[in-house]
Parts: sequence; C-alpha cells; structure tokens
Amino acid sequence: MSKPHPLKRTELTEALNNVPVKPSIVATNGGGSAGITAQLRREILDGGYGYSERLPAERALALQFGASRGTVREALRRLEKMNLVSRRVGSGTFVRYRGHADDEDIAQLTSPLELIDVRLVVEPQMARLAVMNANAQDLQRMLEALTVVERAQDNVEDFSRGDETFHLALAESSRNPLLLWLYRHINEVRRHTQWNARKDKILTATRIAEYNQQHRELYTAIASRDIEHAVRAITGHLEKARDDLMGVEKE
Amino acid sequence: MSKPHPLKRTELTEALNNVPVKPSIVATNGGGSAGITAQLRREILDGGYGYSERLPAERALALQFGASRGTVREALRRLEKMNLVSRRVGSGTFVRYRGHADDEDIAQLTSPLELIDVRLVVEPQMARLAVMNANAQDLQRMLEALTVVERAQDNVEDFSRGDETFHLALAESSRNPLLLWLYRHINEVRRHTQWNARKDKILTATRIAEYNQQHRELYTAIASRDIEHAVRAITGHLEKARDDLMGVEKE
DNA sequence: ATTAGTTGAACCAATCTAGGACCATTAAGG
DNA sequence: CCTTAATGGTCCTAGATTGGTTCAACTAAT
Repeated sequence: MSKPHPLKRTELTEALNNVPVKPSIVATNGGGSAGITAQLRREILDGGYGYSERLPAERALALQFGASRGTVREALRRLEKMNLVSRRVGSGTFVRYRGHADDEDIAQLTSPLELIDVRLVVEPQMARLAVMNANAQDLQRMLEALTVVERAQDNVEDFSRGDETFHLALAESSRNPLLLWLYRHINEVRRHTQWNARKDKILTATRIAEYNQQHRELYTAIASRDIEHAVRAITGHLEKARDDLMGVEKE
Repeated sequence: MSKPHPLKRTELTEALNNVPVKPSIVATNGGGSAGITAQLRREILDGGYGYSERLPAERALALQFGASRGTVREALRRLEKMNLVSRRVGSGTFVRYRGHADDEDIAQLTSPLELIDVRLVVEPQMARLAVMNANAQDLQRMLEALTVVERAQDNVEDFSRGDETFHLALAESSRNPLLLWLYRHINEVRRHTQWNARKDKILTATRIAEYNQQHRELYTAIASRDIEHAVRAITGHLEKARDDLMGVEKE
C-alpha cells in the first residue's frame, strides 16, 4: 500500500524529537493555530515535504511549535480541509499535495504538439466568448495588434511577438477573467517551449502570410459577430499551425 | 537561561507583542485616533499585513502606540468602517484587504459561473485524452478516488475533497502535462472562489448522489475506452453542476 | 462654560489554548 | 498468533486572551 518508512518506528520518533523544527521558523508568525497552519502550509507548498511524505506526529509538532496538541490538531484540520494533507489513525499525517512544476519545468515537459492541443481547446472558446462579449475597445485593441502583425511579414521575431499580442487581445476580448488568466499562463509556456528553436524553420514568409490571412479572417468574424465563422477561423488557424509543426517534425 | 521547554501562552504572547512593532513608526505622528488610523491603514495597504492575518491585540496596540485602549479602538472602528479589517470577539482583529496576489486576485474576479464555463471547455478534452492515453495506473487512481468520493454521501467536506481528487485524477489520466498543469491552476481558483460559501446549499444529499452516479458513469466510459460516452458524461456532469449553481443563485 | 477627544479602569461574553485522559487503529517485533 | 509502542480521534476542564461595553475623570480647543 504505502511505502515503508525509512526508519523503524521508535527510531523515527526519537529522531523527530531530537532534530530541530524543519521549517526553521519558530516564532515568526502569530502563535495561534492560524499561525501554525500558515507555517506548515508554506512549508508544504514550498516543497519542504514531498508528496506522500509523513509529517511529524501531532505530539512532536506540539513540542516543536511550543503549542498544545489541540492547537496543532486544529492547524492540521485546516490543512486537511485544504486537501493538503491526509491523516490516518495509527499511521500519521501525510502530504497530499504534488508540488507542481513551475513555468520552466512545464515548458520542458510540454511538447509543441501538446501545447497546440491545449490551445485548440481553449482558443475556440475564447473566440466564441469574444464574439459575444467583445466591446469597442476590445475590437480596437485586436485591430491594432492585427495591423502590427501584418506589417511584420518578413521578420520572424516581429511576427512572433505580434502574433502573441494578437492572441492575447483575443483572450482579453473574451471578457472572462479566468480564461484570460489561463491564457496568460499558457503564453508563458509558449514563450519557453522548444517551439522557439524551430521557429525559424516553420515561419517561412509564405506561412506568415497565410497565418496573417487567418488572423484577419478571425478578426472580421468577431467584428461582425459571427460565432460559427470565428470558431472555424481560429480552429483552422491552429490546425494549420499543428500540421505545419508536424511537417517540420518529420524532417 | 534558555528554556528547554516551550513558552506558555502568556509568555509567548508577550514575546510576540514586545518584538517588533510592525510599523516601525511609534509615536511620531500626532497621537489621536486619526493618526493611529492613518498609520495602520498605510501598513495594511502596503502589504505589511497579509490577507486574513491577525493584528496585535488592542491592548498590545495601545502599548505600542503609546495610547489608551479606547483610542486604539476608535482607530480600529474606522478601519472596520473602511472594510479594511474585521473583528471577532475572543479571536482578534483580522485584515480583510486582499493584497494583489495573483491567485487571490483571480479568485476574487472569477464568479463560480465563469469557473464552470472554463471547466466545461477543459474537462471534456481531458476526458477525451484520458480515454486515449490513460494507463492501468491512471485507471487505478481514478477508481480509488471514485470509491472515496462515493463513500462520502452525507458529508459535504468529504465529498468536496473527494470530488477534487477525482477530477484531478482525470486530469492526470489525460497524460498531457500542460493540461494537468492548467487544471491544477484552475483548481487553485476553485479552492478560493466564492463557490465555497454556497457549498452547503448546493451539496444536498440528493445532488451528491447524482454527482456520484455521473462520476461512476464517466469512469466506466473511460475504462471501456468509449470517447463519445466519456465526453457526454463529463459534459452532462458539469452542465448539471452549472444548472444547480444557477438555481441556487436565484434564491 | 462648553464641547469633543482621550484616558484608565473595571467587567462581560465569546473564543481559544493548555493539558490531560482514554480509545481504536496501525505497525513492528516476538 | 500475541504483545507492545506509536499514532490520530475524541472528549473534557480550567484558565488565558480577546473584542465589546460602560463610566468617571482629565485635557484642550472653542
């Protein structure tokens, strides 16, 4: 079931009692259960405890924090509510939080193809919402980004930046803050992914022209409030990008 | 000299209150409740106290500011009127001003409805990929989460945690690291969103049973590699959640 | 003199904490 | 198998801490 403990039970306990508090913080924050909750939460989120690692026993934590066991239990109860730890009678309290890879790591784990797969899910919905919710200012911003990206027909870097701005303007036009927030994160990955290495091979002058044509088609569809057209445009755009990517992949 | 044993509550509190007056300003500005209000206000707005952090007790603040408790109370009363703090008898005075942390911010800006809209886009794709890519271990993890969540038919908290775990297992089964990464971020928001406040009204025993039925249907579909069925199941599940949410909204 | 603000004190009710006892479960070893 | 120790779960009581309230006295400005 669960992985065996590295130490025998008694040895483990003794070790816990001798060793200093793991978080090296002792009396920084408020001394209530809220403060203990905050300290442990931070420690877990920062990766001080790995996934499914066992926390010190409640009685040990009480000693370490200089609080009563009841107070520690209150803190652990909150952590359990946050789904950060799970507790088993007779066993202990275990971390139930897989630290997520940060932006750098996720960019390395994500292939350009997987990135486009995700964009192929998110962006059509952005387009749909944009048709419904975009206001004059949003359209203006998209138009500006469009003209910028169209002007960069022969410069890979310029096109790349402009393309990012245009799609971001699309995200903003959806008027869904969560969707925008998500797309910003996706964009971060996009900026770090290995796609950048192949940009020069993919972004020929011909393809840039084709992409820009699709950009304008998308903008026109949104400005004229044509949902079907907009979704077709963005979907076609991304599918073409995917096909171009796969074509280069084979070389 | 140094005590081998932890501090008692009294000593601990004294230590915390004696050590650093957080606003390094003490009696510079003109005494009076107005001056104290201004100093505390500035301290809170500058992020010296994080969200939901506890301020020193009134009696401690009185000492620190060299004023009487009544004066401090007047200052706190004004801060309360400004919606910067909230006070609870027996507990303390807590900051209610959300600094501009990213996650907190987006949680505040995102309505539960918008959250489901986004999930309605992401999760069907997760299901699709899960049908194609889930391995035995993924299915095992989903099944475990499923049994856990099914066992919590009458406890809102247990169901809530279990539901989160199940959907996270679904995300993992998609085998797309970027999608998983995205869903973890969505989950962060879900954890903070105002939905939590209405959980108790929405999650009746009847609805929990219905949700669990849909969970199992989804799992069965994925285990038997039926894409259409899986997408229908997850879509129906989220649409029902949205409808339930809107139903409560009207009350 | 009046007025508004401050002070210091005492007490109240709500809340939290310390500290302990006992239980059921789990894990390790005999 | 049984024994033993450790763990989380539960319940309790006494006491400490906190914000809420009231009141009489003091101060300074009008």
